Amino acid sequence: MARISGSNGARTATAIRSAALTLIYRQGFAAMNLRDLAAEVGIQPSSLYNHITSKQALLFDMMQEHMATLLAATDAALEAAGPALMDRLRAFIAHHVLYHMERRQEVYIANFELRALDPPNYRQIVEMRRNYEARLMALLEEGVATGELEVADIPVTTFAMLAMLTGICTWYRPNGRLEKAELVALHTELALNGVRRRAVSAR
Amino acid sequence: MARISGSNGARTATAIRSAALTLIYRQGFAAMNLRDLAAEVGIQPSSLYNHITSKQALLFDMMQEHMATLLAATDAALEAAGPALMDRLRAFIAHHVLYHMERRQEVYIANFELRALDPPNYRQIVEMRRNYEARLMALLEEGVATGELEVADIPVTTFAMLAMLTGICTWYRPNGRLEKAELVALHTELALNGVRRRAVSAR
DNA sequence: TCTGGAAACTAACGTACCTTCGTTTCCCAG
DNA sequence: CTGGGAAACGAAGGTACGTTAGTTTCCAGA
Repeated sequence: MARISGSNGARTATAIRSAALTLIYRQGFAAMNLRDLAAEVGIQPSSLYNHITSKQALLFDMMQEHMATLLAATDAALEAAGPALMDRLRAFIAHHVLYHMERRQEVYIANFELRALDPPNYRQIVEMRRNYEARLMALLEEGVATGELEVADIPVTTFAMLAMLTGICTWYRPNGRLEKAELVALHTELALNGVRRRAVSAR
Repeated sequence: MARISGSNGARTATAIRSAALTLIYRQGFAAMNLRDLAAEVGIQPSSLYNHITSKQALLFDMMQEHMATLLAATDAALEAAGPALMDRLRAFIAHHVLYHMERRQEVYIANFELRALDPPNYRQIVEMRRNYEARLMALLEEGVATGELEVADIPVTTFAMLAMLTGICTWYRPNGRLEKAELVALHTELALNGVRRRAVSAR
């Protein structure tokens, strides 16, 4: 027995990524081993190396792809929101929450397996993360400049908002009590309440 | 050479906990190995077993101790805050943020190494976590009942608030731009703005 | 139809890991 | 002063891991 009838490189590569996603999400990158991964895909451990160059490279590729997709999708959402600042801010938040529910495994890994990356890979992913955070920070800055927002400290508020919104990928489960749309709406309000300009009588 | 002059059980045990904290925080539990841990403490790997029963038990003990301390400290802070709901809510938030800055390694581990626990240990720590979350949820419920707070969905808001406030332990660094007290104040306002009853003119 | 590369297999290498064992030395209670 | 437990040591067992090597089979393009 050697190459299996009907085997297909692209399909196997996809299956590896998909299985790795589940296993890393569940156990963490360091705790995942290539034997389990291969078994999940239905091939021998050594066959993985027809599709990956190393365990480390697999993680890096997955993270990089995820971050690139997230950045592109975010920019598209911002573009579609039109010119008004509050519309763009809402779009950012809503997109972030929805994306983090629908791809919570990718997101979770990208957030919590950074330390598993080799230094050069680490630097590259962190740079992409910074780009993402910069999108929100720029929106807050703009809102403060126009007076639509009231933000005591822009960097801290950026991190706090992102932490809150990203948190959803740690506890959200499909088939939970609430629909995705409801969770998006709830989080959007919570986030905006933290930065919206308060009417004088409410302070 | 065998038992070292001046060696002391309690001191070594403490040193192990302390070194493990740093190593697990930096690399993750699965990626930390007992050889590195022993080297950090200054003893041989096998000598660790005079103080721990297994690597898994070390993690569990550390987590359990942390959660017990957190629960006790939180209750003390709530007690000291007096009877008024908003005082207790502020006290909870402020205490949470301060605690998460001062013991960010313990907190980070307790939050993100849950999956490294064996099932029975896992259940026990998750139960303690739920107790902690219940403290905040009860405060929000009380505030909604008295009308002091306006919360669209109590469980979701609880999780979102905790995610935001806990997030600080992922990016806070001593000697950063802001003092602890400033960060506490900023986060307290951000969190309260999300749940405080809005004046009519501000809605 | 034929051939080269893609994609799988089996086997194994070398290392690193957690843990156990038996021994040695030190400290302290009686 | 002395005996027993506490706390360290060195050495090694047994396993599991990432990865490489060499081989075999299938598929697609000429």
